[in-house]
Amino acid sequence: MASLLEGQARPIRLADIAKAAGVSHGTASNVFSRPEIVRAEVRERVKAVAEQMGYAGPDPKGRLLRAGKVNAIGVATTEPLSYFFDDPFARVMMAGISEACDATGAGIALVSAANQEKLAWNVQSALVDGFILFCIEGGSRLVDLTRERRLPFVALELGFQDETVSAIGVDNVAGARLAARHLAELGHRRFAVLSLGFADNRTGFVTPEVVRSAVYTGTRDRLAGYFEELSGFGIDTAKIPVYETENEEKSTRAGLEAIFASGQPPTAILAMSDRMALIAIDWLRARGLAVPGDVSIVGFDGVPDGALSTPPLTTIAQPITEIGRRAARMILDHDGAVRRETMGVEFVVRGSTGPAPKA
Amino acid sequence: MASLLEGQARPIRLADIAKAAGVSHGTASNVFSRPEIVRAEVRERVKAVAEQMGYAGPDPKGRLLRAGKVNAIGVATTEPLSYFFDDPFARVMMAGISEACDATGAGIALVSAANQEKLAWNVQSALVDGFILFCIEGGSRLVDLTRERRLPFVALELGFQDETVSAIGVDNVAGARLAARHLAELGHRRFAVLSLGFADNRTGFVTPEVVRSAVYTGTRDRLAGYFEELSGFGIDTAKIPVYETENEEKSTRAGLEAIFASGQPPTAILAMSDRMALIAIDWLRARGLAVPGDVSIVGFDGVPDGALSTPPLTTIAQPITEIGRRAARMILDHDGAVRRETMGVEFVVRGSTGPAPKA
DNA sequence: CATTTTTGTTGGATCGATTCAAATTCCGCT
DNA sequence: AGCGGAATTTGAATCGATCCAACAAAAATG
Repeated sequence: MASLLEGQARPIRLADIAKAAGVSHGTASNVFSRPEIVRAEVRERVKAVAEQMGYAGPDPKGRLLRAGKVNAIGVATTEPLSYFFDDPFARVMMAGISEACDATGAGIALVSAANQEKLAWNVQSALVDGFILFCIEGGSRLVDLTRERRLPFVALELGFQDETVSAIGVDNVAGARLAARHLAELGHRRFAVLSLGFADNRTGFVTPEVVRSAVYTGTRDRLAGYFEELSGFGIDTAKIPVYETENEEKSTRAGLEAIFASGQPPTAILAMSDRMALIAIDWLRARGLAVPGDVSIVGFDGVPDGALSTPPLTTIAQPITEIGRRAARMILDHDGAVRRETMGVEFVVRGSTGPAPKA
Repeated sequence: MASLLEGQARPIRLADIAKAAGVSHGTASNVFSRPEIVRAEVRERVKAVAEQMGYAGPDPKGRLLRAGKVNAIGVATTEPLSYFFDDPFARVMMAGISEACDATGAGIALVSAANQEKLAWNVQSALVDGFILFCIEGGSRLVDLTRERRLPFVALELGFQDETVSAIGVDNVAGARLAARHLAELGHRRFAVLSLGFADNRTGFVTPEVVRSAVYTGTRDRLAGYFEELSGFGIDTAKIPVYETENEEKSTRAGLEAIFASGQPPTAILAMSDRMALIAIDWLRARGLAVPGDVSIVGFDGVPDGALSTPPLTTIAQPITEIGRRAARMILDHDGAVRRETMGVEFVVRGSTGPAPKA
């Protein structure tokens, strides 16, 4: 009878092997996980039986529950999954994370979701030992969701108000000052800022009120850096248009349209991301404006694409790969402490900035 | 006493909540997984207790074992993890896979390993419902390893001898013929081939013997396609140098050196990947040879970078994203059958090919 | 030969949930 | 009050392994 059922779809379990080989499940387990402690003869017999019965090896699902550790880290974002492979910033970051994971043999699980409920479910059911959060649009919700899992997690590249969450970011103020100073020293006096989000789901010109109530303090800090430095040059920062985008094509172009609609177009653009800066370069060229002849642009991030554009982009480079590595290690050797690291930035002068045009 | 131990690190389990709320495990479980079937009053009480005790929600590790399904697909390669974020071909493929996964809410687990033992371990312990295999260097070993898991899997972009493994690839012969015909029609008569691997760990000029014993029949088919077509133009294919590389910079450059060392350099290069073709363009320019003035090049793959190079690359484009989507769906709606799909290719003429130079 | 050590093996407990048949409670109705 | 059926709740079984204390057998020691 039993033999009639053997062809069944039901996968073979370790216990089946043990019974068939006439050993206890303990021993059978040892054959696979610590073969050296079981007598050679027994070991071979069990292995033979396993082979013959078509045993797939200890099922990680079972092992997992016992071991408690998954040996994988989750990387989450509110963007669709393809974000990890499309976005240049994300890619460099992932390279750093990959490096640290490769070194310790940990895996990477990508978590994301088209819609809110799915995001929640995906975060709740991800099989990981901890999370690295890409806090872009919707970052605060992602942080809340993740916190519920009570697993270690690190937020990337944001100044999050909340000092109770671990985070790695860069010195936004210092970076922004570098960018602003460079342009001011080149003689620029009319500026515009292409800004990242201050809060979720907003775009358009930014008011002091928006800045004051910023959720993303990283954005606020960059703006503060720009303004502090420019003030030092006697520039009236209150007059500088600051347009908040979603860091993608559509809203950035809308921002440029709005900025250049005025009678006194800027000669210098401070972009809070290379992405926006690159989009701006394209937009300006299409409009017949020379970069840096008519308008100079400084980006922020230091993604590799910046070096390839024409003209190549002057930017504030974050140590993206290193941030990724550290974030991964923070999760991998988590010790329960909340850590907030601030990395330095590097100023990379390339071709998108030049002297202010003689008015 | 008990209260003294409560601050313990030990995470709270569903059973703890059940006990504290005075309900059975079953009911406690239902509160989280099917809240609608438990009486509102009880539900709220349990939720309150959970909240108050700091319960993280049902642990996916536990659920997993019971449910059996992970709801994630593993993507494996023998390259380091960063391959998924660096390599243009992989990135486009991942975008397709991501799309299918996003649509069904499945996650993606990246599997890879620096060395052989780790690869084995990672494949064996990956928590996934199935695998998509990037079969590049070392693909056959990866297939063997994966087969042992007895999970559904699909091999990508290779003609694998073994008809028992599911695979998705393109019509290599047809694609190669298109490329060869294009060049022959432009008047080219002296060719060289930059080839992908025929077997693992080989580089250098290829002999008929190597071709005959090819492990990667995809490579063999492309070569066959090139040769069939060229023969039709009365070209002696036996004289065409075929250099096998590892599809990266070093060996490709070595191949070019070797190919151009002869007295009769080719006027046309058939590259079996865009990667090699792009490297060749750089190499030729650095050598002072004009593309396509002195040498024409046709790639294979159709990665986005090809459109951006100078000159833009003429190539045989695979429907990479679509392949990724299908591969993911094959795993997601796996029905136990072995499927082998062959997709069509598209010939994309850009700027890297031109008429043969007048000798 | 008796006594310790060493080496291997056993089987129960555990990891953290879900499931389901059976038991119980609740309600409306005659 | 009594009854049937719907709505809830219970508790044991299960998922597939690993761990470990206890035991047994073999080898080394006195």
